[in-house]
Amino acid sequence: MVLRASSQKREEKERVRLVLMRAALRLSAEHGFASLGLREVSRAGAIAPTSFYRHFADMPELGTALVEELVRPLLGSLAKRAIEADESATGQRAASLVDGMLLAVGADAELVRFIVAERVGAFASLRRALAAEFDALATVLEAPQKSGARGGQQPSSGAAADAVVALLFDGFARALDLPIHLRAELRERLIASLTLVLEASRGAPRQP
Amino acid sequence: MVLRASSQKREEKERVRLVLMRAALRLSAEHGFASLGLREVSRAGAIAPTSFYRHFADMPELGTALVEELVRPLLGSLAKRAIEADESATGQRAASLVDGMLLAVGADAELVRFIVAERVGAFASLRRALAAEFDALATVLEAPQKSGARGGQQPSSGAAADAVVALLFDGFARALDLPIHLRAELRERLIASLTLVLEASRGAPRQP
DNA sequence: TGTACATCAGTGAACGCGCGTTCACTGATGTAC
DNA sequence: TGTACATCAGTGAACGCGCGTTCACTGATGTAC
Repeated sequence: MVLRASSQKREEKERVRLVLMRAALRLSAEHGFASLGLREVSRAGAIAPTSFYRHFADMPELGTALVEELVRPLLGSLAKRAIEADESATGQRAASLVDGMLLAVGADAELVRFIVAERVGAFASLRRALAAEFDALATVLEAPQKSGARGGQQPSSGAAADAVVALLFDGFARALDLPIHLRAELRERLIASLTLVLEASRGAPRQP
Repeated sequence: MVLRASSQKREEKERVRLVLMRAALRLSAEHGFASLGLREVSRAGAIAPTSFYRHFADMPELGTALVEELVRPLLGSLAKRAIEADESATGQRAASLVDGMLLAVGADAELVRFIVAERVGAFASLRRALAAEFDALATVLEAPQKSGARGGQQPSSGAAADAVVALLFDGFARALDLPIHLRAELRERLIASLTLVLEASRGAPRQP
């Protein structure tokens, strides 16, 4: 009890901060982050509007926190999945990525909706912050897959990595609007598309 | 002059209506359609807020008009391009699609930004209206390319058409945020990705 | 252990402002005869 | 051609409402001695 005495207060503050962030996610899934108000978020988080300022200077700052503290970990776990998947079986690797994506949609649809929407949304600062996170993901997919190998990159691997990321995000968007019983079909289609791209990029380098 | 006497009034109304739609496009490129207000649009269109009601019942109705009267023709011309392109040369077909896309970005960036953003945006009704338009585009890409031919569809062509549309829209989004002198590089990458997908879907059907 | 002081998350009142919407009115244009 | 009436896009005043932000205050918790 005497240990880390000051942490009680700090933990409570952290808890409220997270409540506000989750409230913002939920509400921006409903009508977009750009149209979200400080009073609305505070109300949903069950604090007075004036208390909002104890946690964030304004809504853009909350947006930044969402990207850094919630989006980054989710994309990180997706990247980890991609790296760990068996590189020799492209079909398996594609399935692993798609399943990771569908898992994220099931586990935290609000967060995924936020990512998908704000990636191309109206807040330029948010769009840029998210773009940086996606580029990090593409870079991981592009990198030599066995870190110990000589790692000569194929000429088309950049385009292929971009394509994989694009297809994954399109899949995110489609899955969100799809009733659960139709997701199996989406899964098959996505795996087929990803396999096409991954296999093609593994094949003999094409002459321009 | 005596001919079509009543059309003067009607044409003027149509002109103002279009001014409002363009104003809404421009403003939603700045901070999103969902956060757009009737007064703001009216101000940008240089009419009194109360005059807005002479043209649209509310903002959602204006959104619907944007989709039907501006988005639909643009996607239609893209689809036309895809159909007309030489089907036997996949690289050429991919280039044609990408160039059509970049042309649209250059000609009407505001409209493209609207499409890209609201496709995954917060207004559910707008999202659904746009999704219907995209599905129409995918259907065209999926259809047998020579209308006179026997037209047996390949098993993976559905997935390929979806992938092409996904890659095109990702390209839209990237091109919008790219300075013009970097678009050539994006063009090459996109063509490479699209060619991968198109060529793979033309190849021998793969066993599952 | 007890006491005096510092910190700081949360608060309610108050502010000026822009919003969507209603209403009755204006005046230019179109129509009937 | 002239006259009387209908239509209807555009308007300004007014409304109630929710917004972001400021301010001074409260009271629980943490810290120093």
